[in-house]
Amino acid sequence: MVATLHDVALLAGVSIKTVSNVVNDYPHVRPSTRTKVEQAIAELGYTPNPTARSLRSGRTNVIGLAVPDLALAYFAELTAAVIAAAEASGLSVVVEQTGTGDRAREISVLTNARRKMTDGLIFSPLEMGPEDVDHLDVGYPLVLLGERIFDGPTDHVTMRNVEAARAATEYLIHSGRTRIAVVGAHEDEVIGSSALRMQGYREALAANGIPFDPALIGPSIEWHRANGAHSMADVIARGVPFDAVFALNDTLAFGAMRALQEAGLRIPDDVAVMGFDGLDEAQYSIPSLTTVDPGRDWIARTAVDTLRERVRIDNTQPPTLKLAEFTILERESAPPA
Amino acid sequence: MVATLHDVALLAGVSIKTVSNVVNDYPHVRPSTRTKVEQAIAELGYTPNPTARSLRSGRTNVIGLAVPDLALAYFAELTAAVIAAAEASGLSVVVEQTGTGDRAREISVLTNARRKMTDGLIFSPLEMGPEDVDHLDVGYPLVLLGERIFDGPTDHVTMRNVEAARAATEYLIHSGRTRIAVVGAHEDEVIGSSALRMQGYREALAANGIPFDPALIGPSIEWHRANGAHSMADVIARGVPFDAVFALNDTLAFGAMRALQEAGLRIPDDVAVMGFDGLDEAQYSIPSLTTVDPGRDWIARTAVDTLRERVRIDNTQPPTLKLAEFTILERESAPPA
DNA sequence: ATGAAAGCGCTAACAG
DNA sequence: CTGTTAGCGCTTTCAT
Repeated sequence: MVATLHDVALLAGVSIKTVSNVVNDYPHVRPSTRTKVEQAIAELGYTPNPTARSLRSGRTNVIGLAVPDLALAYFAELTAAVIAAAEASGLSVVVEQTGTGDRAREISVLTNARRKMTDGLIFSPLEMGPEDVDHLDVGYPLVLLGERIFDGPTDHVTMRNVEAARAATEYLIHSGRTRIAVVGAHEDEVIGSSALRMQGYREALAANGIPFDPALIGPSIEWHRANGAHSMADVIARGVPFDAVFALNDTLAFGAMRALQEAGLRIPDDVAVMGFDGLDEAQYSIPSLTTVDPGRDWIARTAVDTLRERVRIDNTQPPTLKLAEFTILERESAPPA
Repeated sequence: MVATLHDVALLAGVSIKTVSNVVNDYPHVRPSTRTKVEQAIAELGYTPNPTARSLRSGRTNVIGLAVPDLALAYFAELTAAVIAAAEASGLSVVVEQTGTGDRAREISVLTNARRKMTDGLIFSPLEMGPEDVDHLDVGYPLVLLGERIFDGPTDHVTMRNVEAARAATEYLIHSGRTRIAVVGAHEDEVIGSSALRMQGYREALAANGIPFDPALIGPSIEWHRANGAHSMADVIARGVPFDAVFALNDTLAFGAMRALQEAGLRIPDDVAVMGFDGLDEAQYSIPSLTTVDPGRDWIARTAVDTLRERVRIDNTQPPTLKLAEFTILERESAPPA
């Protein structure tokens, strides 16, 4: 019922190989032949069967993307960007969710049945750590995202967390703020986003001769909006003066702004607020949120391109680490100096 | 290098057909044979090649999901739910984004190349309308979501917009509010979420003898957070008294709460706020948002199950319309009576 | 209950 | 520049 290469070849009066050559833009085809074939293709409404193509070629043109949960805004937007980048390369994306707080599930995504139907995987874990590095030694192209594991056996695309957090903090300092609270800190954690962003914060303070004050640090393991509010409220309750807040992500910042407002503090007059992630929604909050775009779109594009290279060329090059450039999006919650 | 059915058959000393029978849980296999084969499978670490399976069987066990944009919270959470439901059925999901405000792109997703590699499509358009109903007459299993097109040629799974909006409004009325503003209205629109939810709102007023007051209606085409704030600010600026707000979705409600707060109005003491969508984030706002869960998870599960039926059984039954039950999630922004 | 053989639609070698 | 052939790994008749 649906046309095949064979049908086209018959109608065009050529061999099936010639049709294949036309379809795949093989250069050495006589123009007249090409036209003839293209007419037959149009007449029959032929489109290649991707399954047959995959079986024969060993490639599916489908990639996997594994993220914790699409209900987390950052991962939703990252996924949106990966899908857009993949589509631009003619790839389809099968999205998988590993859940939050489930290390075993993250590890299992590396070897589940879907790996046999994708050419490669872009993987953003939130629970695995350096001790799991061996699990990344899989037999297919894998691009790692995030800041849980460095120096693994695979390509790694991520953001400049320390530098970006330092720049964000210095942005606040340069706009005249000296007492900068933090919201969302993971105490005693040494790997992951929180630890790296805290390091950038401390570097900025040190470089500008501002003492680090533990009373300004609001902890929170989870990074929902309510956590931002509570973490901020904690700092406020301590009664220490502060004139700015660095929220370790935008969702926390939304909550922190709510808590500040509740406490009668004006943004940015009394307290400037800086977020991190560059979420779309950050431009629509009131006041709009000054935040760090860590280069999400670049990360998505680069992850897709890196994966494509590994799929196309053979997968024997040494692993690479690619770091996105960041941008501070200057908005109302923290005006520039 | 990677084991095939053939390898397993050789090792187990049976034919390839028998191995296939074991792998596919075909019932009539002698227990001793089954054991032998299973051992061989384990020894070789055999897993079926999904591409070959698809080529032969004509099914891929992959479904498509087309939504406007994952950066819109409702669609991110819907996608999360669809992926979870599909996984529970052993299906993979290829996610596609049609963008916002691009009717042609929505139409094109129905016929693009990906349709040849999926068993069916779950499709949630935002721009297509009743005039596009013929485009839905595709040759593969298609499940329509949303409220742009009714009475089309395909299965349709959606929410009870009118009833849910009416119940939400009556919830406010029963808690003692009589001057209920609306945020996010699409003026003069007759199809789509806004029109249906407005209808529910008007029905609730009428049923309770409350006159409809146009001065309470805040219009907004887009439904970002800032729109909710502006739409709310419009109503406030008119100087008409009101004691509740029905935001036509949760994102608008977040913005509306911000505008209320800015105007010095307390939630819920001065003004109760009701949202719509049941977003995860609605439980983390401050105050937490009372909202209508329109049955998002049920919609996702039902869409997947409906699609599976169409794929499994032949696709000749008349189209069905399936409507989710809704729930009002009682939180701080609008306490119950 | 199991085996033999055909072939899904395509691409890759190799001829010519 | 184009045709022939083989076969990717599996499921599906059809036999037995």
